Amino acid sequence: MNYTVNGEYVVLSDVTDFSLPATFECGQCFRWNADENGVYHGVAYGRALEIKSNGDDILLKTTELDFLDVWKDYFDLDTDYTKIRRHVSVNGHMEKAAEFGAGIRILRQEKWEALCSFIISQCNNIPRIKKIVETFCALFGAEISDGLYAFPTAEAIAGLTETDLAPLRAGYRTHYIMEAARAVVYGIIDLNGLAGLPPEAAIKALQTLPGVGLKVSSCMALYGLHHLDVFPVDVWMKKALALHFDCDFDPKVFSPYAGVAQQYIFNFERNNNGK
DNA sequence: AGCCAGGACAAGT
DNA sequence: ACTTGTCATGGC
Repeated sequence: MNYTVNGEYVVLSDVTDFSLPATFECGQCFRWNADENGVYHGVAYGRALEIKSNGDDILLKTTELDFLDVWKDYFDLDTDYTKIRRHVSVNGHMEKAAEFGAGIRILRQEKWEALCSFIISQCNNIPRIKKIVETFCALFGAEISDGLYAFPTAEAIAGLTETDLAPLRAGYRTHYIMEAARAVVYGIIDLNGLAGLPPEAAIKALQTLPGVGLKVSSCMALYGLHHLDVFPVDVWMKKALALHFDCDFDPKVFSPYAGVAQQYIFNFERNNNGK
């Protein structure tokens, strides 16, 4: 992966399989939005970014320092997703799903943000998840620049009450958010330490938190710990698996990229109604 | 209006 | 080991 610095932009000209809409709108993240010009705006690791495409180039409005420090890894630019697409295209349906999802890259999201976001996601729809997450940031995150907020730290949340979180309108998930924040701050769970564990052990540890079951912990492992072989199953995935796969299907056929395969399946099902 | 949403969990078979 | 009811809220 090569880059050049051009004025206020870092320019990627030889990166393959990087579509901004595919990556940002495939359901893995909740804080990136396109403006009327197709420029995506988002925040990660406490830094704001504008990113856009121009022909085959991707332009990031950032410094070289921040690019190397944050965004290069965030966008997983050292991973060859063209190769992964080929690897997971094990049958006709997967060929279609992977082709449709070409350009999706699995972001390396902040661990606490991934955990929190997918706690909020349970039994919820994506537009409302985005709304709750953004309100959460605006109310309790540090303001980076006017109108842009970092994801709230666990420390900032642990000292609050559930009444303080009421404006989120997150319902029964509010209690789970509070408990997760306290577990992090009190050292009951060590999110950074989880990164050194095998995926199954990390998932098991996460499930000791209230309101965190197999699905939420799997999403945290995939999007927050970048375990690309973890295969989260939600209602959309159940529908897709029932429609397009044998009943004895085993996601291990995609190993070590079952999580990426999952993203293609999920994305395809949501956008094509399974056709 | 009513069904459903990137679930988890306890209680009942 | 499976099925069911419940939880809070709003998008479509």
